[in-house]
Amino acid sequence: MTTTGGRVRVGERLPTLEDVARLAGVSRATVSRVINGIRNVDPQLHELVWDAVGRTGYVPNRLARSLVTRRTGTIALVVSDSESHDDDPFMGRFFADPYFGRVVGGLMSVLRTAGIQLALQIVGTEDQRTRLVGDLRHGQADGVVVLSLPGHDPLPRMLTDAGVPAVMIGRPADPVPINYVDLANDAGAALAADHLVARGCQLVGMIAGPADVPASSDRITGFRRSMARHGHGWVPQVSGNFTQESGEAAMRTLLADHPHLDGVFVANDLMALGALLALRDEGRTVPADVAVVGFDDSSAATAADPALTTVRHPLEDMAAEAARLLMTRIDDPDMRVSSVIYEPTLIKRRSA
Amino acid sequence: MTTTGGRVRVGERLPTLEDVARLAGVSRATVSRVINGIRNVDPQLHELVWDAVGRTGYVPNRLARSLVTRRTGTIALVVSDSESHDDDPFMGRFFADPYFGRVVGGLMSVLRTAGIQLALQIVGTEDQRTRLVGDLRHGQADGVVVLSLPGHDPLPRMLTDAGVPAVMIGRPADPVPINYVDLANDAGAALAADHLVARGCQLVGMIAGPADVPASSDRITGFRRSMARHGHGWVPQVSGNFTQESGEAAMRTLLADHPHLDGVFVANDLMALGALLALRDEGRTVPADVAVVGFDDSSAATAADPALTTVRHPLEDMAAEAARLLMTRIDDPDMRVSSVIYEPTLIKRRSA
DNA sequence: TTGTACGCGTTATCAT
DNA sequence: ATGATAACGCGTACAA
Repeated sequence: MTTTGGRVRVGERLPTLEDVARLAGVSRATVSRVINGIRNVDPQLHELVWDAVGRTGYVPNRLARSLVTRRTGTIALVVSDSESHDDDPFMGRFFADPYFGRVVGGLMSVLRTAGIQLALQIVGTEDQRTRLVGDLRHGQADGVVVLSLPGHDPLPRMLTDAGVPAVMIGRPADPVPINYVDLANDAGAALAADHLVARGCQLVGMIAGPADVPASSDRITGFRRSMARHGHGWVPQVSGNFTQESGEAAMRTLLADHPHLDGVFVANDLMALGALLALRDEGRTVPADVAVVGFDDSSAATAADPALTTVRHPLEDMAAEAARLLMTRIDDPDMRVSSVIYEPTLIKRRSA
Repeated sequence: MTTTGGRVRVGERLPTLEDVARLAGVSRATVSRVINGIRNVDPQLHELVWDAVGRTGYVPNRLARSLVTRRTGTIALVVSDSESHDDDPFMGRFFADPYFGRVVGGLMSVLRTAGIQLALQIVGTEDQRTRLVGDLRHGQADGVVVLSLPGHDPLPRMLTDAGVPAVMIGRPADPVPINYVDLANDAGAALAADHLVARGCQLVGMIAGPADVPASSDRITGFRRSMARHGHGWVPQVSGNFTQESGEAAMRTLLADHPHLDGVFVANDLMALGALLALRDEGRTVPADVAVVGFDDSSAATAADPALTTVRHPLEDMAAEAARLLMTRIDDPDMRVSSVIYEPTLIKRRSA
């Protein structure tokens, strides 16, 4: 340890608690107490220690700290996929979609101020899932926010069995006692139905998402039930996979099968964008000939022409709530399993 | 330690190397060697140990391992902002934009297969930056990929000074000996200029991004220089901030000041989307009255109507390359500072 | 080839 | 109030 004009060096390695203690002439324990702001400390030493900290440029080693406190200050965002799409462009599309970014933004808005960092994990295979749970049980992260893509995902159950603090965004497909934040998707779809009917549409179709994911199936049942209540017992329906291209294709087949269609509910904005393109291409004007209602109120909705009438999905708020829920669960292991359901609203623009 | 039918429990706590060793009747060191696949091991013991691992359900503790190996298997993606936008919706917009997701997707495509996880960090204030560098020097992450938003960012220099393996996506604004992956933005802008001139445009304007960020200023200088070469010494220019709304506003003022405008180069697709809306609103048809060229070839380009002619920005590839560059730098501390520049291409669609 | 013993940097427990 | 000292779980020289 060499001293030159106030600054102190300890060779190549970074200064440790030990170095600070030696410089301040106290024990490691005392320095630790000062750093962590524990009361029982002589004001004199307090200042002495901070001075030594400043002169050495000491920074606590988070790893070493985590090893003993069993707290990492990290929350994992795990994207659970059904299979490993390593050479499949699917995951690429997933990240490029507004969905992923909105979730991350919402999570960060609350984690940032709490000084918690987000670690991104993607699991596709059974092996990856078990490894993830293993790491989690060791406290590699204090808790996890789960984005489950496939219909029947074993991960939620594995997490609860392992006792890992977890919150899902979107309810689990299978009944599992896990915390989650979700949107009343069926109510949102009903909003769309009400609006299309009130508009006077006579033949309304639906472009749905994959039937095995809850958010999608809820929109389907919600829409069909509401339409039925309005006297429309039968609703032509075609499924896409939430991409713009699939929406465009779905619209074409819908139009081909039902030329008199004058309204359509699309399960997400991206597909609605594709539907708009197909409609224009087929010479139909929106909303005069065909009224279109989307879902999500993503950036695509205002980018569309005409701007999309859509069901607002407050994803950022939901992600933020998930983060808060997770943080309280982490601090209170006895917290009961709970869920928060958001109510959707209809945003009226020009397309319907 | 209790044994029941092959399965072994060690009380509440998770099994450690010690537990496995005891069960296998060997020392901790031997178990460690087997786990880490080190040669010099008796095949007999090898099997014995793996058996014990299976029966205990042992999983290595990454934290403890990292503490001694000084390797975390984690790479940090740090988004460096000029100020703390805690209550500013700016960061929310950033995450919702395709840019962020494309970068994450590109990074994950290579990190995933390498079994490396991504930790997201956002730094806005001076304090947050120094804390980040401190943690990084301790090896909280093996390296960092930097996304620098503001014009003059002190972070790159701080990282190189600290000796932290780092790669930037987009060159640093100030000269700093740091690795980076970038696009030849000026060449891309020149492509746009060539195309608009070849199309026969007489009065071409530009909607630019913030002048202090390199990617943006390079597009400006590249475009103006190329236009000058084509005999267009003067190019009317209005600046936006890369959002759709700002693009719409910019287009309106450009149109108001120069009614005879018949071509426009927009510095990114999002603003181009806004420009398209403004043009339609003003009764101009694209590309007949005004030709529009965007930049990025993001999902917005194909979503637009008419589909955008745009300069392709291979962001996913660049991010993947950044990850690879970082990984080799981590393995080889003596790697010379290097950069990779990608060449842009013009994607011709309907808007120009 | 295997085991012993130490170190990684911190917090927590116990005396004092 | 403060200081030894024992964990935390693992890798690895070094010795055997």
